[in-house]
Amino acid sequence: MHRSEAERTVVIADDHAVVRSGLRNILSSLQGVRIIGEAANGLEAIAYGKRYQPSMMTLDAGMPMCNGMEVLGEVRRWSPRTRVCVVTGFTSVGSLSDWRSAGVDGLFLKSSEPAELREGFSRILAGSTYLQHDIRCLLDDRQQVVELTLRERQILHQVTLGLSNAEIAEKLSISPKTVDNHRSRLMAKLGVHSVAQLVAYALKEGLLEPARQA
Amino acid sequence: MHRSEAERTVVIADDHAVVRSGLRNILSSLQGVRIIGEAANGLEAIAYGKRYQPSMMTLDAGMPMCNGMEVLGEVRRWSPRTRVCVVTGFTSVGSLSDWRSAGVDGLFLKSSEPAELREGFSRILAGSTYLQHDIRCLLDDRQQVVELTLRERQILHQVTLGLSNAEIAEKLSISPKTVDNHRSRLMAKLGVHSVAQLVAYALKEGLLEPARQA
DNA sequence: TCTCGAATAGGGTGTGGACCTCATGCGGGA
DNA sequence: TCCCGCATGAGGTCCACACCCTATTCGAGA
Repeated sequence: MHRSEAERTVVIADDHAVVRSGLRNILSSLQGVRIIGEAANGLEAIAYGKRYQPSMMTLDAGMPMCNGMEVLGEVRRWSPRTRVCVVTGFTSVGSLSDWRSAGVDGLFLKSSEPAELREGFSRILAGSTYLQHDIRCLLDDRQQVVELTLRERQILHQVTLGLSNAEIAEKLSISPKTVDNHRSRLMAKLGVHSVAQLVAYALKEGLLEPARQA
Repeated sequence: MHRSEAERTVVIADDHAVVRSGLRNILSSLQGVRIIGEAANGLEAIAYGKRYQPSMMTLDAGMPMCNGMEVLGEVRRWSPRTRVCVVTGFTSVGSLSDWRSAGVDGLFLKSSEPAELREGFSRILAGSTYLQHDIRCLLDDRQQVVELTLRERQILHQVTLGLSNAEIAEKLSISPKTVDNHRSRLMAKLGVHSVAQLVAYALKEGLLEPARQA
């Protein structure tokens, strides 16, 4: 559990083996980095974090079993000194700012050049944080980042699952009329005028799990 | 343009640099393979195919500028001897069977183990085709692969864009009533009962572009 | 030739939901 | 203290659409 100044331990978590291979490639070119594990899903990632307390963990946003945000929470709880950096394919402003406010130490797009990833990873290992250039740009010119309340997010999620107002009402133990009201405010905020647009928006903004069923 | 028996040229096309790095890793471990280019979007991929006529091209399904399916068509046209294999993150039965019927030489999930990718790549380079194990399973137990007609696909796409029946009718120059009918048959086929479910289904099945806006 | 499915179009009915206003209770900040 | 925003709830209106029919045209295949 003790680690020397020279050696930094890293766990790579991503459900795509190809991506893990790429990250391994990039990370192993850094001085003093030793990759001690690869996790293919959220639960494995949590287990590795708990057991090995690595210096750093790279985290994919959309993993099966347990999504990235939950993994972040668990790792923070069980291994608070582990630097967590997220490597995501999603470019939606919503999810990116969610990650930032969740307090990750690094945030990268999968489209980042290896050089930038190397640069970022070594800074994070050195103790500072890193926000990838493209992401900084995206977050900067976030026109009107719509702020949704907790309830509105819940309602939105249920709507994208295809539930009717009545069903959502029952699920959340509130009146169907209240669901209707939240929904109206939601659509007004997002500037959409139909369920279809609402669902399309939610899915594009990554408020739902990415497409997978295997 | 002439290539020896021993040397096989490969172009890697993927918008994620990390994935390219991983694929480069895996491919370069194969005997006699030389990677002659990396494309970060569809147009670059087409250009590489045209110019270098590589032995093989690995293709990402969802690239910006020009999607994988279009790239496949162009590569087939300009470089018919190039073996094309698709490496996709999407696990939806619909898109996978689309790829297969489009006649790609290889089909892999990004979650494939490096060993299986190596195996598949070398078979493809040797002249045969390869369908990754997980994909074969997915396609095998495709319960009732819903067959949609061309018109139904068009309608579905417009619906996911948030257009109303009237708007779709105008766009396709048909009667709103016809749109309604197609839509009803569509929902019956897919076993859904609301716009929300319809849109969710379409997006999950990858009938729309993946989430990106950068 | 006859049949079948796809695409087109219309009739009709009932309901879900988009959008409006109004009201209450609660917690936080000025 | 007052006010504002959030969550809750309810009234009502109106249109889109989900779902039920029938019918015609056309091309493919038995």
